[in-house]
Amino acid sequence: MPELPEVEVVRRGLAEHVSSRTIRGVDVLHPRAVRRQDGPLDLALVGRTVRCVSRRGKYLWMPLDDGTALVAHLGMSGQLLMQPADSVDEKHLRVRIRFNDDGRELRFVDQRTFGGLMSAELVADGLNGHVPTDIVHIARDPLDPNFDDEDFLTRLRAKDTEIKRALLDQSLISGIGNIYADESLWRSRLQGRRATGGISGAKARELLSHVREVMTDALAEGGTSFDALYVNVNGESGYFDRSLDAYGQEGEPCHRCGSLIRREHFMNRSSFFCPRCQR
DNA sequence: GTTACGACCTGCGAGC
DNA sequence: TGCTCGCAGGTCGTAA
Repeated sequence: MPELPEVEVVRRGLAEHVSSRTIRGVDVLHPRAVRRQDGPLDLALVGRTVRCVSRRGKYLWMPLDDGTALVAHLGMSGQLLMQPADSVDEKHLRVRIRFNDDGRELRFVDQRTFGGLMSAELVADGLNGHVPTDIVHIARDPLDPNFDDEDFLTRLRAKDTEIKRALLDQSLISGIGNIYADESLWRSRLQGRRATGGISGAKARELLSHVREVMTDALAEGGTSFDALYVNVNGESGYFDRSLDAYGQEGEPCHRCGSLIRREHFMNRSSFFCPRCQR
């Protein structure tokens, strides 16, 4: 499932392949793959040149030479692949973007169609240049050099909710999904159901530190891949799934205390935690 | 304004 | 063998 580290791996790969290239054609093969789009996607993109590739949380965008951007979200199973034009179409190919130089084309492949592409205007966003209008509500992610730790800690503790819900709230802190929420909570010895208001400032700070740590570790290993659903732009998997301490470890001994990792349903998904050291 | 929850979607594996 | 059902989970809209 693409979370911040996986999306960052994709961003780096894309930046190598699409920067300074001009879009020649766009084929939309599935209507759900284009989101919140007023007109046809090809009208917005054809003839435009990609400047670079940016990211906030789990959103990617490619600023174009007319002040707009091509925005992408991978959802649960989305992939952005650079493929030779003559290679066989993937089973779940949703959008194909061709370039003037006839080199590798960009393909958006998405089995579960939770992801999508759109074009959007860019608007000024304080310290960090510009962001697409459709994602101004997304908070900065913890690897963003302009992330405001103190503001996050204040807003986190002011919330009236559970700590895991808060970590998954992309308007509070972006980029964290179910896997890295569970891993960060395990490292912090915190139970996801604890109330945000009951956590000390020091503990909240420690949690933020573990969020950064687990994401940096995952990034170093190319992200987490449980199956073929997450790959980089060259179709290669990451290896962080081998380093997970909590997520997906139900029934396995906790790497810290030996108690068996437990799973429970939480927010229409699963939570994994150690019942002894995550009180 | 804030929080909680259901819907969306497809492939896979388990159970019958 | 074939069918049904549950599960995976990020985001958005809606209800409270």
